[in-house]
Amino acid sequence: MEARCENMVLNSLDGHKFAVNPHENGPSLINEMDFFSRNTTMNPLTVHVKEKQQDGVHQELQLNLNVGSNHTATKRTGCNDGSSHTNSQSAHKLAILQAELENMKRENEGLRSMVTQVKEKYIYLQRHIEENIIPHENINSVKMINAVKEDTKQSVLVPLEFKNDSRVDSLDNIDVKFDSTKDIGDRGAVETSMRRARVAVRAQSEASMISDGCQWRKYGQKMAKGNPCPRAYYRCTMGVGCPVRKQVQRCAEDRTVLITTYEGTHNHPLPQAAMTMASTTSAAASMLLSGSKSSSEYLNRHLTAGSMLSSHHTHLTPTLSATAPFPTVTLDLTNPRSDHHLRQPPFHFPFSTNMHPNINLPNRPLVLGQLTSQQNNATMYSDAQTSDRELMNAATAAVTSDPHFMAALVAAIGSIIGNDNRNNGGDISRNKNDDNFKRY
DNA sequence: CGGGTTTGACCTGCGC
DNA sequence: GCGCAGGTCAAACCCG
Repeated sequence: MEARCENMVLNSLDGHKFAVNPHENGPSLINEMDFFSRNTTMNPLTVHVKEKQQDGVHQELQLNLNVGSNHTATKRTGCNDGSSHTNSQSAHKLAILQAELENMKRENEGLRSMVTQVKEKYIYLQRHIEENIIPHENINSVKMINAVKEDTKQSVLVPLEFKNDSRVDSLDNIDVKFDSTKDIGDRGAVETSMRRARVAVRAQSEASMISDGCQWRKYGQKMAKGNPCPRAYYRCTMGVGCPVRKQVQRCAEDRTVLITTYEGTHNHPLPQAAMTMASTTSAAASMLLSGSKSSSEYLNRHLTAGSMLSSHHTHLTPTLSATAPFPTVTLDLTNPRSDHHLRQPPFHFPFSTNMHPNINLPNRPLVLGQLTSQQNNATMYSDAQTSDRELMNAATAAVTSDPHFMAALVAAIGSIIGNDNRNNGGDISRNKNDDNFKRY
């Protein structure tokens, strides 16, 4: 007769019991092992062993084990007799249990070590974001504000999204700090430009509108020049007086591509499904807040991470359009991955020269890759040769370095899958597809 | 009947 | 100043 440790019921740290082998009729049964009991009235480790021997006599064995000091003690209760045979059996059983205990102890140590490492990495990342990412964005905001004050004739591109963002407070503080006179005209120009910052999403869809979790009301439709497809104007109706608007238009070159352009910030609580898209617009608009170097790095990071979406036969291509009358960030969900690695990234910067020292001609459309030096090109094209693991690392780095981008990815993927669902039928202008988003 | 859509008129900014 | 294009308004209409 031997103890069958696979019959053990293990109590995990969170209180779950794992019945490894539910055999009831074995020669012996170990009822329960609670290695992680937090009951302070008990010994650090208590093992109850119940035996049912051939003669039907029950035998209980309770092991009180001190894991930390390797001390073990046995206490026999209800023992039928004191024969040496039974003692040797118990000793053998005890040895087996001790071996199992040692294994679990080592496993536990390993798990603790992993938890400690994860904690350390979390603290490191959190510190890294606090010390590097957030201050960096604030510095870029300061540069933009100063650029506004130096040249009010140039358009200023501060998205409205940040008026309600936590960083707006710091923006306002920066304004006060650097210009106590608070030039009303400049502020008006800034606010006007903020209102005009837009985020466009290109996605292939047969439906008339992509689902984004918000309620929209159509208030106009126009024929735009150079596009036989009409442009529809929508206003958010989820909140009273919500300033958010969006335009929906099919691409002239490819009628299957739907271009949705968002403008403004919601002034009301959003459902989770709508939060993803709202975060997307915020994240994309934050690119406009970044300086030239950081923007290129930001966008390149997004490109690299976006290529991870190739499994969905698509990828993110953030684009800053110079042809649009207002600064517009475009998230392109339509281009195949192979194309991405072959072509120059279509980043255009309509920004004024004082914001981007590398740009010498104001209002001239420039490909971002041209102005971000060989460094970024090298980074971009070396990415094409990196392994999947490196891509994954890059994507992870991009996500962890900017919480907005994570939301952008979620929204983009949700948008893609939402389109698929919608193509199977459904009203896209309502919240009926919210559940589709919530799954992600 | 209330809410959403349609559509022509109107407003605004910009380039010439 | 004029014309053009983008954007918005609001009355009429539609629909559940």
